[in-house]
Amino acid sequence: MQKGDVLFRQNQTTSGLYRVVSGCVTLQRAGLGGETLTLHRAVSGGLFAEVSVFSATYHCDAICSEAGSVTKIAKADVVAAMQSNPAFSEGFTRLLAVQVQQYRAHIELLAISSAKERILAAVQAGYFNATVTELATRINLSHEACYRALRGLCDDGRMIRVGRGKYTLS
Amino acid sequence: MQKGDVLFRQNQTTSGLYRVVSGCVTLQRAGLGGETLTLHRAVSGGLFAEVSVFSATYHCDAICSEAGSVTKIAKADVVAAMQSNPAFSEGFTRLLAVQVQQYRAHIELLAISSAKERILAAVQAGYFNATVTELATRINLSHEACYRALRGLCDDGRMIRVGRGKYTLS
DNA sequence: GGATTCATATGATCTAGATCATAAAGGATC
DNA sequence: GATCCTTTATGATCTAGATCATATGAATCC
Repeated sequence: MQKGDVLFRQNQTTSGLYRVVSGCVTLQRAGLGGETLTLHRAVSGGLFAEVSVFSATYHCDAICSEAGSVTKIAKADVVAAMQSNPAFSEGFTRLLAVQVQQYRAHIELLAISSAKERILAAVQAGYFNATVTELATRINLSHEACYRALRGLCDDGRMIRVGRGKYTLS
Repeated sequence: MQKGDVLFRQNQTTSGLYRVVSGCVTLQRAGLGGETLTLHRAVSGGLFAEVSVFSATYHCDAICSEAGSVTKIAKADVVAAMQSNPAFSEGFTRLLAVQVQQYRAHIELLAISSAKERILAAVQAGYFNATVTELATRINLSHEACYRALRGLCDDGRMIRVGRGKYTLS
C-alpha cells in the first residue's frame, strides 16, 4: 500500500473492515465544494470501516496517507464471530461505543468558535499527528488560519514551536 | 417528566440507558463559554445514552425538552442480554453503528461553510423538529444567522415560510 | 388580566476567519 | 543538480457571521 492508494471509495459495495498493520489510512469525504474533510485517521494496530459490517456501501473514501500494509476482515467472518463468540461481540460493540463518544467529543470541539482555542483543544486531544494542513481539514479551518492560530498560541506561550511545522504544548 | 427536568448530568455515574415513551429528551453539553450544544434529540420510541453501558460516567446532560415519560433500562440487564441473546447483541451493535454513521454525516454537515447551505442540508436531514433556536445550537450557528439564512432561503424560493417559526422545503 | 418568559424577527456594527497572493523550505524524481 | 510538488508561512483584503440592540407575538403563570 503506497501513499495515495485508494482502498475503497464512497458508495462502493462493502466487503469488510480493515486493520492497519503499518502505515496510516485516512477516511475522508468530499464536501459540497470538493474540499476534503478528514473523518478518521487509522494508524498501526487500528481498525477502520467497522461500520461497513452493517452497511451495504462505504460512506467515505479510504486513502493511504502513509505507506504500509493493511489486512481485510470479511464481513461474513465478523457476523459469524459475533453470533458465535459473545466476547468478540462485546468487544466489537465496545469499539463502536468508543467511536460514538469520540465523535461526540469531536462535535463539541467543532463548536469552539475561536480558532486558537479550537486548535489548542485539538492538539490536547491528540489530533495533530500529521501536517498542519491535514489538521485544518479535520477541524474546519483554513490552513492559513491554522498557521496563524498556532503562531498566536506560541506568542501566548501556550504552545512552543519546535521546528518547521512542529509544535508542542508548553 | 416535565420540561426542563434533568434525567442525568455529565460526569454522573451511569446507571443505564433510557427509552423515550412520550415527549422528547435532548442530550446536550455545555461549551467552554457556557453556551449549550445539542448533541442528540430522542423522541417517542427512541433510545438514548446507549453508550453509557460501556462507560462509567455520562458524557452529557439529558434534559427533558418536551413533557412525557421515559423508562430506564439497567446497565446490568443490557450486559446480561448481550451475553445470552445474540440477536439482541447484534441489534444493539447495529444501533451504535447507525449512530456512528449519523455522527459522521453530522460532522460533514458542520463542514459546510455557508450558513444557508448548512441550514438547507440540516432541514433536508430532518434536524428541524423543534425551534429555530434549538436548530442553531445543533449546527453551530447563532440563532440570528439562522433566522436570516432561513429568510434568505425563502427569498431564493428554496424554502417556504408557512408561519411564525415554521418553514418547509419547497 | 397583567406580568413574565421565551421564541421570533430584523437592523446596525464589528471582527475573526476566508480568500487571494506570494515566497521559501524540504522532499521526491529524473 | 535541476525540476516539480507539497507544506509551511505570512501579508493584504473582504465578507459572512457574531454580537449587540430592539421589538413583537405567543405561551405560561400567578
